[in-house]
Amino acid sequence: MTTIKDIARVAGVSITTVSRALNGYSDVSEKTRRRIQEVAKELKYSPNAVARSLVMNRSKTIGLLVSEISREGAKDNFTFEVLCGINDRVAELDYDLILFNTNSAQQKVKSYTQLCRERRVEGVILQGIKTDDPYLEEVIESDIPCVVVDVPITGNKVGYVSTDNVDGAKKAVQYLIDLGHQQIAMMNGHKKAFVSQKRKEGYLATLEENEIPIKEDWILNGEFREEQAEKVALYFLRNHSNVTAIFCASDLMALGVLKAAKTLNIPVPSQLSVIGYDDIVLAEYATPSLTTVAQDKYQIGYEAAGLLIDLLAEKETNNARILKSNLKIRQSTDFNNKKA
Amino acid sequence: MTTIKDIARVAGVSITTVSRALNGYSDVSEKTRRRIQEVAKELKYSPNAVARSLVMNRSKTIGLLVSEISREGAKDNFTFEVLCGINDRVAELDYDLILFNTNSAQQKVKSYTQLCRERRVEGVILQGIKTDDPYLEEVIESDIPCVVVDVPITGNKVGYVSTDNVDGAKKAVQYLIDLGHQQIAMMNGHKKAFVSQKRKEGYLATLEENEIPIKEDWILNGEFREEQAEKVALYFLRNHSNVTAIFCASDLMALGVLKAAKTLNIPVPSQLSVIGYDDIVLAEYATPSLTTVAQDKYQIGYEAAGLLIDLLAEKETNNARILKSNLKIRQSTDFNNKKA
DNA sequence: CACTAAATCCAAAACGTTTTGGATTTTATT
DNA sequence: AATAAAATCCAAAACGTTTTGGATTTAGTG
Repeated sequence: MTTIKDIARVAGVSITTVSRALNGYSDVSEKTRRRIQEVAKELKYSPNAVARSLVMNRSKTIGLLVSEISREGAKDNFTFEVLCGINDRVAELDYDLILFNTNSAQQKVKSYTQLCRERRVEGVILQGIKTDDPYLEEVIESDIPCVVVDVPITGNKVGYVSTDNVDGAKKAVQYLIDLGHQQIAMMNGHKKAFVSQKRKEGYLATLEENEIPIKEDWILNGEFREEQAEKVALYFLRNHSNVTAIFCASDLMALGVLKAAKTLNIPVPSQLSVIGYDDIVLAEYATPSLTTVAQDKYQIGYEAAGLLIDLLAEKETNNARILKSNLKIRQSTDFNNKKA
Repeated sequence: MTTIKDIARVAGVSITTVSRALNGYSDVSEKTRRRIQEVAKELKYSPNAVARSLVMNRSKTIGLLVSEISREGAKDNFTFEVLCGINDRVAELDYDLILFNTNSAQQKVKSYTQLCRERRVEGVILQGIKTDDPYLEEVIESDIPCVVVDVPITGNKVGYVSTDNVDGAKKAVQYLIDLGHQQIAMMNGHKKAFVSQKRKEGYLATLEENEIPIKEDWILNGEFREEQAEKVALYFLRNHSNVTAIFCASDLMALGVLKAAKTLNIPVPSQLSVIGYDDIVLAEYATPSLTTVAQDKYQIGYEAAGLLIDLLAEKETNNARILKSNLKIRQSTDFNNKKA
């Protein structure tokens, strides 16, 4: 592996000059610069990023911490699409991305911050982390710049990106109401997720605005899991035949509700309307296809990476980036056909 | 950021001793080792992996090159699941994973090998690369250890992992034949993919074994894309009403075929059986759900990472790891109901 | 031509580790 | 007590870059 020393030797100059020539400094004549470049190509030189990182104290690397990067996440293409967005933006800005494994045995012994510090990443993106994850606090309090997706934290060198979950939920519920629904339940995710809180907020606000009485026991907990949602929905639907629509805080849970309805022979959407959240790939292919609040997952990742690198560059920027969401109307919703 | 120098200073020993104490060498007394460890904890020391890489010439990092890591890949959760497998195995073996962006403008100017060399990754995993990708050859011929998924290349420090595609195709086609089908078309992917060749091989072999005449124009090219497959299938089905089954080289293309059949009002599976390949998440949720040749995508990634690290360690191993695939029978296949 | 300014170059230090080869101290053996 | 062996420690070099501060050469000016 050739180094700048080798180049210096054969080009007959000092290593300083090689370094400065290759890095485009002005204090080297065009003639020698060209010679050096030729020699470099000749010797198949590629710079050693490790050595460079060491001396410059900048690794040009950002870390990605995904809380639950496992096959479970495959149904839910959320993680993957965010990753794609991050990857693309990071590439554009000439950084590299290092994936931290957080589900291995290692995790118990090495904390996030230790991982980050050891690898000298310049910043880190956190995804899928629960609000009560002890490591979340740790990272925030460390001096490592970070941006987290879907948890609203800001601070010096810490920001977040999310979508407007209250607004998304409002759009969904209002749409149901506009279709004539009055008996609307909500299948929420676990309370530890910030998005659950916000979507519930939107649900409640919309009911109030429309003067529909709120029933606390109509807010179910599907834990963001399909099977759990199915089980809970099964029980709920059996005992509340008057419900005409269910707003779900995730598509996966909506699919669970669909299954429950099928089991009970409740036709969707004619007797029951179902709305999901996220617009995962499955939403489009399910039968009936899911009406859902779409989030631009790729954009979330793209913005997260951009924000982080802005933070690193100390660029003046808004530490909170909130994206719009929009309702995608498909087959799982319809006018309320039940007699009141 | 504290260094071993700091530790040495406050512990009153040399940096050599600190290094050797922290790394568990035997030539340091238990007493001083403990003191050093205490001081290290006290000062919140974390080792600088960059500096270590430089001197040891081992980065403990492997690179991942995914040819088409973009939202397109989201439907197809293949990429993601492989990634999960890689990530897990890499974590177990205490390596880190760095993602290389190959779809940016950068790519044109920096080759794969340059990227790898700059970052001093110890090895690299290539996924989704086409057999005619110029960079493929480049990486193989470089001295960088690598394993590629689904392209059969071996050599010194290069290996691959794949599933037995001939066998998988055979299982699928034989199953159709056992159901009474004789008029079986194949929707293949583009020829640049190794798996296309093998799946076709299995298709042809099975027909021959069962003495079913082969019709070359019954082998269609869906380019591994849903829309393309739909278009091609539409045309084919219109002109060949005698076909009773279609074996597809990917689930995505099978979904395209399903759509075409729907458009033409051909009921699946009663009038047309369809088999896919891969077992992506959508396969289970499509209507009708897809019978398919399932590949353990997670395992592919897991094996790839394991193989690469074995290669790095110069461990004696088989450079080709072929996994089994198995037929998952769902709703898109049925007995041949057409009159001959 | 003499002098200054600009252009071009370079030696050495620094980044934070690991490792080598030896020095010093302690322990064991006679 | 003298010696050998073992245990414990350390100074210095090395990894491949960038950067600092200055040295040398060239060009420009009167």
